[in-house]
Amino acid sequence: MRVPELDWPATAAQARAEQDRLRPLVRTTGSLPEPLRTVAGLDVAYGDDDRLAAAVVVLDANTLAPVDRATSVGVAAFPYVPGLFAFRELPALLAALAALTTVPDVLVCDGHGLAHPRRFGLACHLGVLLDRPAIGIAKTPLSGRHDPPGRQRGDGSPLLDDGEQFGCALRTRDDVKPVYVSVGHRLDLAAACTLALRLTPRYRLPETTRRADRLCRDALAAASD
DNA sequence: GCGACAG
DNA sequence: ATCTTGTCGC
Repeated sequence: MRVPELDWPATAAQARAEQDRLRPLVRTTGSLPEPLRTVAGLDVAYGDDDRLAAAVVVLDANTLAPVDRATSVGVAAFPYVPGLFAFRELPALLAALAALTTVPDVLVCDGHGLAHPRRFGLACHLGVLLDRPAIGIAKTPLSGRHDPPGRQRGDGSPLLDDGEQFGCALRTRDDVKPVYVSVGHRLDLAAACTLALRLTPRYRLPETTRRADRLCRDALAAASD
């Protein structure tokens, strides 16, 4: 798929300014495309000295069978700074997306969307740059507070910041630690949670990120020798 | 000022 | 993220 090429910030201050510039472009409404055909999962694996490999897998939304995939290897574009995570992984992810032969209906990121200190996590950033529906599903919270959700799959508890909900701690398996779902772009939170549950028929983490995780690890290992 | 802090 | 053994449970 076609991806934009952009100049990259050199400092944390520039990166935050870029987030502030793009944040107003986020759209927090929208339901899942009808019909929903494909869903993409994205992830990055790290090696020595900032070497990294990014992977995108595209799954059939109904069967969760893989229909397309792409990887890219390179060097981290930014140090890891909580809240500026996107600047580290985005260039590699965009390179992988550019190698895709299909255009997925929704992008699922391994990280947060609106559940971010400045309301502009990786899923928002990617969604806005590509102007595609996107959501974030993270393994741990970054900002905000929440009560523990009920213990059953499907139970959720709002992620709150100043009494405002900007995400959901969602239980994807009975009696298993919740994941943190938030809107990236062009979808509402209900759609994001519905999709998260569709992607977790068996494990805590969505099939999209599980597949992408394996693929980027393999790509990193293959790039080593 | 002191912790907390996606991956 | 990544470095890592054993161990509990289906």
